[in-house]
Amino acid sequence: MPEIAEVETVRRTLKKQILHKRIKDVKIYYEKMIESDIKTFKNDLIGDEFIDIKRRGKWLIFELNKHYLLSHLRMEGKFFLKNSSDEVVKHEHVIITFNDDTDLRYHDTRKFGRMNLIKKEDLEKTECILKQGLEPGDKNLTPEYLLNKFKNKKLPIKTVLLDQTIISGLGNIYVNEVLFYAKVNPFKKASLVTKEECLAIIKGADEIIKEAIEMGGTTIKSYTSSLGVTGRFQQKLKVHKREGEPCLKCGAKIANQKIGGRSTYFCPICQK
DNA sequence: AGTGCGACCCGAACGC
DNA sequence: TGCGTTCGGGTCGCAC
Repeated sequence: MPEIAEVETVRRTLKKQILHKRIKDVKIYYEKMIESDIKTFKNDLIGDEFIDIKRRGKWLIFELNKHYLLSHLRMEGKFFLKNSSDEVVKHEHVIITFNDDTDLRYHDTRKFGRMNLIKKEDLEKTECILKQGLEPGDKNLTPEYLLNKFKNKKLPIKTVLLDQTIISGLGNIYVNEVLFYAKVNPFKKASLVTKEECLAIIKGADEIIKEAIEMGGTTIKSYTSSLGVTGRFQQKLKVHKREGEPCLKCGAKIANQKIGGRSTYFCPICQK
């Protein structure tokens, strides 16, 4: 499940391996994952090259000479580098072949990921990019910014932190971890969250994501073959998936309740 | 406008 | 053993 840390790791890893190789062919085995016109998608990629890879929230932005290829991994999307002669395996939906007979292959068990090819000048008006809120670590992400965004929200803070238009990049796992770090009850209405709690949320998001990126960077070895790319950051999780286990701060049993249909793990004592 | 929820997917985990 | 059922993840789109 790629969270932002894995998206960032993928970005850094691929950047070392695919830049400036001419694209020779593009094959699409699952058309629904391409949001733009399929024919144009292929035609515009073939003959071009990737010159940089950027990221905005959980979106990967592959820069070409005249276009950007936007890619969202959702839950299970992965990129692999393989030789063009390698057999195409199940769940490989998009294959980009370079002129040195290597492939960039997009693999997605659940077919939730999406790709979109846009003209460069359209990046800032592309909705999925436009809508992204501030990234953890951005100096503009202040308690005042959050208080302003939260003030009319009756929804639980848990739900609001998953809203990518406010803070971009937090998924279910990190929101659970961030709220534990900040000692905030996930059911608390966002409009009631205090300035001090906002500060703790900002600090927690920054620290947790930074650490996860470091772990991801040391864990993901290769995209050429094996699917085993699980990050070591899982060992660092303090509440997520720890239902019934003792809280690492107070020893109380970690609870798991649904909020907005999503599993929410928290310590009922530390997060009153 | 803000909110709630099903749909999209399919493998793993679970219940019988 | 082998069925059927439930769950999980992020995001969108529709209904209220």
